Amino acid sequence: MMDENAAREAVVRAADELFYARGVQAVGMDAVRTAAGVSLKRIYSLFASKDELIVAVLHHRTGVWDSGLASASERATTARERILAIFDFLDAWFREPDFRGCAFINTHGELGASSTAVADAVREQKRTFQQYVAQLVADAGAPPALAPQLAILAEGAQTTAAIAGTPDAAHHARAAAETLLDAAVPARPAAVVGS
Amino acid sequence: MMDENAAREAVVRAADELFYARGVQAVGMDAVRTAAGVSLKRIYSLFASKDELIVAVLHHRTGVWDSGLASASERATTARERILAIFDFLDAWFREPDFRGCAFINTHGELGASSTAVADAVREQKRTFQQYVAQLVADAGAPPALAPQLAILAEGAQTTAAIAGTPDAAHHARAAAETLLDAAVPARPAAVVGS
DNA sequence: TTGCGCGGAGAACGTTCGTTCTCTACTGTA
DNA sequence: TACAGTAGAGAACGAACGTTCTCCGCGCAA
Repeated sequence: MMDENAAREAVVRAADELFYARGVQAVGMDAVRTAAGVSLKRIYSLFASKDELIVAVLHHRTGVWDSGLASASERATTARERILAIFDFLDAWFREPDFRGCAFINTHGELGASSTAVADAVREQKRTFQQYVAQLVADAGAPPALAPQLAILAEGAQTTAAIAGTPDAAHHARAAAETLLDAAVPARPAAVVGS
Repeated sequence: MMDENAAREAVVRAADELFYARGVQAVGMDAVRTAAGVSLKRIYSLFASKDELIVAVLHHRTGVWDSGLASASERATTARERILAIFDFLDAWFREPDFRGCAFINTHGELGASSTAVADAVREQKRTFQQYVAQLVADAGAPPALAPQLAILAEGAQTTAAIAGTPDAAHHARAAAETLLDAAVPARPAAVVGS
């Protein structure tokens, strides 16, 4: 039998995929059971309710997003490059065949009005991303006001790509980010990250 | 008794408010009936199904959005001012107490995966907005590539404001739009709209 | 007045879903 | 072998929902 951690992870991963592909409310716990290979009894011993599972899925997605972003910026050496790497990361994501927009935005639109736990988890993820951008902006020597502008570009690219069904928005957002960076950063070599 | 058009409008308006406030799937047809003051029998004689009502609500919202945007840009005399008026319009909207993000984005996240009619209606609305922006960009004498960048800013501001629960994003997006405009438009007086 | 058709109120129906319960099989121990 | 405990499969339960149906009252034509 699976130990508790393995069962927990199997359930969260299966629920994540199903929720993302079809929407949370369109997926029954039976479908999660089948996909995860974990009995309903066990699922309900690991999570008190579907709501709790939803929050666990959002936390799991936060980790996936953070590590994806981190690995996408690994090759970048300057803060400016790291900022632009965000949009390259988005571009690659938008091209995945099962891309269906940002799971946090989707889930917030679906359940944010009725579940404060969901709204909180989504808000927390976005706040973390904004802080990540703010750090890069500071590293680049740009004024702090640039950070929310870049974050808004990233958010807008995600919804635009999801609705249009094309990855173009990543390219447009990246071009806008470059313009904003050029306008914000004093005209001298960008600072190296961490310097 | 209400004539057909009045009943239709009462149902669509009531459904619009309820769907926007709570999410589509969280609202039963009984609640629409009560809010609209139109019997279920009548509702189903006007709309073949809830899906059809949802699409009608989205079309109604498109009209509301378009006219709101048009009246917000009435006082603007130049294309640049009209572009920035978009973000002032967003700012005013974000400050409304019952603001809960863009209904199109929310509905797409909730039902876009299962209903192509919903996905189509949402895509159509976004396409119309992008064309509106593209026209203003052309009027301003800026290169066409600026238009999708401004549209992405507007989309990102809507989701950011909805999730954060604050109207700040409108201000940030407006500032970014100004920077992009300054960088894109040749340094001479902007053309007057329609000239 | 009588009959007719339309529409309102809401009960009813069938389905789906979240959650719990029952039954059975299996594992490890004495 | 007998037994206790655990977990899986899925039936069962109660609620909610989309949709339809029934019953009743009203307005109107003759």
